[in-house]
Amino acid sequence: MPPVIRSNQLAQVDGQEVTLQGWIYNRTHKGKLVFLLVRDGYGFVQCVAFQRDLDPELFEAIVRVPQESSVRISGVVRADKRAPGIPGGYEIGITGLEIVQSVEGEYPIALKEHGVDFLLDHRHLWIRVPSQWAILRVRATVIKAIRDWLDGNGFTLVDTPILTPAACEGTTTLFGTKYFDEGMAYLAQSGQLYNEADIFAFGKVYCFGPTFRAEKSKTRRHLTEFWMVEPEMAFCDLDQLMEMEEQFISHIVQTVLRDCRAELLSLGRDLTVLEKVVPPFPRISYDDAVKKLAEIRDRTDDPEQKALLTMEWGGDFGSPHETELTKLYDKPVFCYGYPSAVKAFYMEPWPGRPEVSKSVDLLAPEGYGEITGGSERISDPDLLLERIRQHDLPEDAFRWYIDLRRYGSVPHSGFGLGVERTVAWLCGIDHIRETIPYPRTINRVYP
RNA sequence: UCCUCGGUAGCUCAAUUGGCAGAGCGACCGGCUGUUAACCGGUUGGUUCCUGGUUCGAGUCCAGGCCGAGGAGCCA
Repeated sequence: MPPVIRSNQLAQVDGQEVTLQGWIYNRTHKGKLVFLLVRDGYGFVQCVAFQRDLDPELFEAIVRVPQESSVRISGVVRADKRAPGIPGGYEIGITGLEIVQSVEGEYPIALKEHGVDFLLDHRHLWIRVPSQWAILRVRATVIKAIRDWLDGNGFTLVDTPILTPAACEGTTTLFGTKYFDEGMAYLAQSGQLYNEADIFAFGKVYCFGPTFRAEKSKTRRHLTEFWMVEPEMAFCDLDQLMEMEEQFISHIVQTVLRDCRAELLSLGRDLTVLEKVVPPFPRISYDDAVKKLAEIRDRTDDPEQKALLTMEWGGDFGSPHETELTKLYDKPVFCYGYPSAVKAFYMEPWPGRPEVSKSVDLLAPEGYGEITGGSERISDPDLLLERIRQHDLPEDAFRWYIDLRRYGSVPHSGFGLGVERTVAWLCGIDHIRETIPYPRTINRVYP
């Protein structure tokens, strides 16, 4: 058997006889000529067989091999501009075919449009198709870029618990589970409070794992289980946080452009908009954003849009507001200085303006909305205690958290980045359920 | 929780005023030497989401329910 190669390395073995191990994605029979489109996990390759070049039994086997059958194909690699595939441009002239398993019966996913519910019921098979394969390859690259950048810039990975004693922020609805004789435990919605403890031991830390929200959100931007990376830094104020974030995000985007070019192109993504994502990012204060939104609203004729954009200083932005704001820029934009009332209890107040918090969200362009949310944290123990009381949070549960401000308190900041929203933006797809291998939504836990 | 839309063949969808339930794709058979979800001919394919009602007659109208999608709120 000729040496086994990966389909994304075909250019390096042009002219050589190789073996490709994979699955039949599509077959086009033209009579005396057959095209097989083969997946091998690394890409999609066209393999071609001419009847006159092969013995009749082999040719007949190639003609008959059903979709999704597992195969070992040997043949000679050649460049051909007509060859489809990911990345494409090379094809294999078949000299041999070994069928590992021949599929019997109908394969559920046809090469045509399907409904969302049907596809999600068959998610275990859906991930084989080019679009889903490409998206999940981008996801893996995003995660690797995140870890590489943080590991290379002085951050220590410190894992935070998934089973937690209570609501971290006391806001969203959590999934609960009975925890032996200790009452209820809750699936983590954030590792942030633990991160804040960890920076006093390690300086700069991050946690990276699944988080859970039991909110009954039914939109293209929500999952009940999603992945979030949360960096946290000691001796870091809000401005330094934004500087770090733009370096970090730019690294992720440029890494994906470099390592997942074929995947992005196969998804039809416009790469020029991603190439622009380099520091610095534009920054707009909440105050100015509210003014801009009022101007946009005044210019709008659509009464429905007018109603959606209505807001006064003090409210939080909804999805329509974020979309309009991001349309003003061709890069991600920082929006900072939200009213304290709409943000979590632990955020540092703006100097001289206690009604404003040192908070910052990063909004992705093209209407993708909030991909990070962060802030400078309160460093004064008395102020923190005051806020905990104002928010009616159980003081006892936060005793350890207040301790952090009593023993060597420093200005510190951090944020959370939603992996799925980032992948959706980079891939240019409109629903985040496609950016996670097995999405969990309010009415789906299968497969 | 609220608003809007939807549920018909394995899949994607049609079905006029309430009047014989259809097409494409898939599968199967045949044809084709450059296909890109190939194309062409043939064969196969039905609990019209459920329950009740109106009617000579219901996929279609009415009531209730179930399931799904999009959006709002909340958030990443």
